[in-house]
Amino acid sequence: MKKLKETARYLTVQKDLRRSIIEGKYKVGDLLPSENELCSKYGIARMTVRNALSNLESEGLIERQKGKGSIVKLKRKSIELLSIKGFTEIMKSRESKIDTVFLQKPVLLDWEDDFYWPLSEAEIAAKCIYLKRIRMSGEKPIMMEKTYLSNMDLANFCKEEFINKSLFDTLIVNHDIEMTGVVQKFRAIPANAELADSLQLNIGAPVLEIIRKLTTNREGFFVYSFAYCNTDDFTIEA
Amino acid sequence: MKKLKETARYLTVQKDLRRSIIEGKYKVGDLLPSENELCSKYGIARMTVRNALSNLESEGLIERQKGKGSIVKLKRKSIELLSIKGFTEIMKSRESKIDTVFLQKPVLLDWEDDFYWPLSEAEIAAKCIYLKRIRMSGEKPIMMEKTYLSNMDLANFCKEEFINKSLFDTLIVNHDIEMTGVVQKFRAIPANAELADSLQLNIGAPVLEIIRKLTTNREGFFVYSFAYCNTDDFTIEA
DNA sequence: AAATTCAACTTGTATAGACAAGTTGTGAAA
DNA sequence: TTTCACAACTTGTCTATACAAGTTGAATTT
Repeated sequence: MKKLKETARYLTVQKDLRRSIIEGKYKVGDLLPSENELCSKYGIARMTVRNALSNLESEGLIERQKGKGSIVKLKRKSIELLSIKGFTEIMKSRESKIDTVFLQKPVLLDWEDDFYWPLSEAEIAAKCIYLKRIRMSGEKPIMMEKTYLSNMDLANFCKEEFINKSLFDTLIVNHDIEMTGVVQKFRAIPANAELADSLQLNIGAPVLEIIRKLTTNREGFFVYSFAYCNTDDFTIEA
Repeated sequence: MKKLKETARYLTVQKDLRRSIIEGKYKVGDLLPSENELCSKYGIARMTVRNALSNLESEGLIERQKGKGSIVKLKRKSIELLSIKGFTEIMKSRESKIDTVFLQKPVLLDWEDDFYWPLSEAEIAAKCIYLKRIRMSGEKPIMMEKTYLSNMDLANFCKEEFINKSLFDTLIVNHDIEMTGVVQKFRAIPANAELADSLQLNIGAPVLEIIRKLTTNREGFFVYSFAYCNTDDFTIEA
C-alpha cells in the first residue's frame, strides 16, 4: 500500500497566500500576516514559513522589508501585449482612443509555403488560423498586424466571438492557453507598396517591423505575429 | 567607535560562486561543489549555504536537482541584452563575429538638460556616467548605443576595466547591481546626418531606434540606453 | 508641546541537527 | 554478461532556537 504523498507544508502556505493575493483578499500595498502569525496559524516553524514567503518574493508577488513585513506588490505587466504610446505631445492625450479593425476575421487556411518560422509536423497537420487587424488612431492607421496560430484542439475558434475583442483573453478564458514567453525581433524597413497602402505612407518611408513567436503553456503550441507600425507619432512598447 | 559591518556569510558564498560562474571557472552544465563541501570550505551551516544557492537560482544562474547537485545554467536570455541576429542568409553564419568598439569610454558628466527620461534629484546630484559604443560586423557598423547611468556609489567605475568587455557583467560582479526589469520603446525613424555617418547609411534610410530604461535591484538606480540600428542585414532580438 | 527613550513588534542571519527522497556507481546475485 | 540491491552520495523539507537589526507607537522626559 503506497502512502499518499502529502504536499509540503511550505507549499500549502505559499499557495494559500498566492491565491489570496490574486483573488484580491490582500491588495497592493497591504501587509501579509507576519511570519510568527503564519507559524501559529499553520502550526509550523518559522523557517518553513520563510521558505514560502521567499518563493512568493521570487515570483514578484510580494516584497519584504526588515522590521516591517511582507508587502503585496504590483504585478508585473503581461508579456504578450504590444502597447502603443503617444510620442508627440499631441498624441499623448489620445492614447486611449486606439481602435482595432479586422481586415480579416479568423479563417482556417493551409500554412504558407515560405512561412518565416519553422513549423512542426503537428502544426502543419492542424492547419493555420489566420487573422489580420489594423489599429487606428482616429482616421490614421498606426499598426497592421497579421497573426497565425495552429488549429490544435481549438474547437470552433473561427466561429466564436472574441472576449473583450482580445485574442489573448479569448485563448485563456475559452481554451486555458496562457502565454509564457516570447521571442521578438525588430527591424526598421522601408515601406513597400502594400505597407504604404495599409499605413497611408509613402513608399520607402521607415516602418517598424516586429516579428514575434509566443510560447504558451501548451506544449508545441505557438502564436506567431507580424506587426508593421508607423512610428511618426507613436512608439511601440514591448 | 562604530563597529565595521561585516558582510553576511551567505553573501560571501553567493558572490564567490557568482563571480566564478560569470568568469567561466564553472561552465554551463558543470556541477558546483555540493552543499556539504561548501559548508566545510567556508565553515558555515548548511542552511546558510542553501540561502546563497537559492538566491543564485532566483537569479537564473544555476538550477538545482534533488539527488544530483547545483548545475550551472545556460545563461538566461537576460533582459538587459539586445542580441543581434543575422537576417539575410549570408549574415546568419557570421553572427558570432560582432565586435564592440568604444567611441567614448565611461566618463563622468552632468546630465543633459533635455534628457529623454525624467530624473530624480538623487540621480542629478550623483551626475552621469556616459559611454558610447558601436557594434561592428567586420567593417560594417550595425548598432550605435549611448548608455547613461547615475554615478551612485560606483567607486572608480570610470577607471576600472570591464569584465568580459560587458557593462552588465561589471555591474553585477563588482557592484552587485542586477537588472530586474525594462521599459523599452521602439521606433523606425529616418537617419539624420549623425546617424547616417555613424552607421554608414544614406540620410533618410530607415533606422531602428530603441529607447530603454532598465530597473535594477538597487532602489532608485536605473540604466538608460539609446540604441540605433541598421537592420538591413540583421534583426534585433529583445 | 516637542523631543527622547524604550519596549514590542517586525524581518534577517545563523546554527546544528534530523529525516525524506532522488541519483549514481559498485559489488553481489542471477 | 546482465540484473538487482544497496551504500554513499546528493538536494529537499522541517524543527527549535538564538541574536541582530529595522520600524513603530506609546510612555517618559525635557
